[in-house]
Amino acid sequence: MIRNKSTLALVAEVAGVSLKTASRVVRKEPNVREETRRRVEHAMNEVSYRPGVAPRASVGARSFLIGLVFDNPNSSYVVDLLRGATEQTRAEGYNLVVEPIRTDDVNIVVNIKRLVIQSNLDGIVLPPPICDLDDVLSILDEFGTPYVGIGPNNNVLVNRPSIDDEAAAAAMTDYLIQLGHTDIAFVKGRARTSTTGQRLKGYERALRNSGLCRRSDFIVDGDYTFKSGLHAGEQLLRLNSAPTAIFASNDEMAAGVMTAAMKRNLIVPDDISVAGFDDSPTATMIWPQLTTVRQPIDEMSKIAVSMLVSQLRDREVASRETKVEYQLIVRDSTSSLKQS
Amino acid sequence: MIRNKSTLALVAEVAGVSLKTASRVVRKEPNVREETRRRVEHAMNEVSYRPGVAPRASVGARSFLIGLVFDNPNSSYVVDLLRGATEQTRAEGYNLVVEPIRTDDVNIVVNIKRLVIQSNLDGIVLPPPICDLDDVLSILDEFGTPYVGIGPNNNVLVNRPSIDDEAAAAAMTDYLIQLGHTDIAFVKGRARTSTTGQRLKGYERALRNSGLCRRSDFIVDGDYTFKSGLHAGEQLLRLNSAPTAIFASNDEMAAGVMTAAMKRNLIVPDDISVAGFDDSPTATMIWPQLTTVRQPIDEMSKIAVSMLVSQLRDREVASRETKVEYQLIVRDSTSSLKQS
DNA sequence: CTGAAAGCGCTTACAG
DNA sequence: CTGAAAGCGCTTACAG
Repeated sequence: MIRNKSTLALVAEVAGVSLKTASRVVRKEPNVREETRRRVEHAMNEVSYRPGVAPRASVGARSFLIGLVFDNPNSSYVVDLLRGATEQTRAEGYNLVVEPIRTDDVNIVVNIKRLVIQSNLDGIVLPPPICDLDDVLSILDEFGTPYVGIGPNNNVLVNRPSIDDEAAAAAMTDYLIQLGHTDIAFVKGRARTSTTGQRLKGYERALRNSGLCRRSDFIVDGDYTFKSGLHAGEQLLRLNSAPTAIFASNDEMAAGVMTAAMKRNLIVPDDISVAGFDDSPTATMIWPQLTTVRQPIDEMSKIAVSMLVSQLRDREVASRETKVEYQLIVRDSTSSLKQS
Repeated sequence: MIRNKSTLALVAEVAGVSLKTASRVVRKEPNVREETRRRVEHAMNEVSYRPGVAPRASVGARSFLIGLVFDNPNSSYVVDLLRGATEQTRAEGYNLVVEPIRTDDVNIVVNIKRLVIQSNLDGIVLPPPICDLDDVLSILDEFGTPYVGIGPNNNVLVNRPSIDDEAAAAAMTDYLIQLGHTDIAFVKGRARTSTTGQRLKGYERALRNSGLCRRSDFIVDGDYTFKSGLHAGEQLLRLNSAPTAIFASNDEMAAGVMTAAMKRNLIVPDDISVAGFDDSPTATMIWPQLTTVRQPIDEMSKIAVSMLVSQLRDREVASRETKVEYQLIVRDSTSSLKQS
């Protein structure tokens, strides 16, 4: 077991400085003479020193640890989140602690509390739907643990990186209207998640702006899973006056809608146009490929981390621009309304 | 900032015992009188004590930290891995440190080295394709860091939880043969990954056992991505004497093959049968739903963690049964060969 | 700009 | 079965 664990003490000894001075250059603190800094840096390379994350975390006010919890039915979302957060967290000199949790778990608050305490987290990033859980937010407030959410606000106090979900959903709906569709249905996302409400609002706004009437039988429940999309699609296509276009508020549900259509021997997009949201890998793994809205999850994750870090540094919430760009991606699952 | 961080010292004080005794019951060590144990446990609840992960990790021989690195194009695989590892790791009293890495990164060995040193890992679990990288394995051996892989062995010395990939691939091929197919093509996985070779072997074995000839133009390259499956499908369907069934060695590639078929206006499974491997969410998000082999990733991940933990405890590699069950899942993408 | 000392929350020998 | 002491690798006041 040759664990060539070089310690800060070794670095200090090799550089011929005190522990504290070595610590200063490792932590990139000011007040070190340029020549001293260079000597220490050289020593660090010499013994290939890496500051251990555990000792830093066990002492002092800051642990340099940021937590990422997630509970999302869409695994590509989780992986994008993870990659973005890992990258930015490393760039900022922090370490990431991840924890999958279940929103429907009654112990969710206890679990987050345990995570924050046990790991001594400096802050935590909360993707949807966790950032929409008031219980979680208030326990973090009580602890004084800084956090930043991801996705549209339903609470003015918290600023989060997000696309404008409402505008994006309106843009997709407008696109379907431009194709000549007037009977456009909408599949809602998971209840009590802020994206769900925003996307529905965008759909309704676009309808209203074009003078189309909102039919309540055209708005059906879903929970962002494929299965819920399948059920929603079956329900919509069973209608006496069925829609000619269905906008599902994420790609997995859109895939479900497409399956429902195909089960009825309907051809997408000739008989029915289908649109999704997210541009997840699923969007291009189904046939025909899905018209959708691209959302840069990894970028949002990076921004969330850097917002959190600057909040940690400045001890106050930065009010910075947090809207990121969405993009309408037109593929083959939508087409002009055929004259009948 | 009311961080009600209760320390071991507080527990000891409340219980009226020494620090060491309190430590003993927290760590579930022997040699504590039953009554003392109870008193300490009561005190732990009283002050809702949680041992901090950082201090444990910064001192002593063991850090109680297990690493999970991954680099997989398939995000559902990653998430299953993560869930399984998180669960088992917690059950064993360990904490999980995760790190996404890139196999094609030239710095991969350096990154793993850094991870092991910085986080002071007790051990690490290596899913494919990382467990098939000799460089990584040898640096870990040099460090004396225990590891356990996942997936089929290509190295007798390492035992890993896995299904029998060869047998599973043979079973799928046999199934296609039973449906009457004789012209069965195979799409290979990523190069230098052990599953790739095993699954190919299974396909070839089944062919051989049924007296069918192995056509080299029916075996095409892939890398476990949708895109590579699409290309492979196009290549196979362009053949003068095209196959009547295509077995892609994972679901994403099978989805690509199906898209290639649909682009040529072929009907699956009437014109061409398509089978996959993994039973990932993709398998049921495409239409027709995919015939595939189910592999319990989360269970394999759990087993990997518990193997690692017992290896840590006993200081020797446990030789235990590590094969887990696979399951042939017949859905709608395969059918009997039509007489022509 | 630099350092000697005390401290973080836990663990490891060791002694009784 | 129990505990007093030293130690882990780092950081935080504080002094010069």
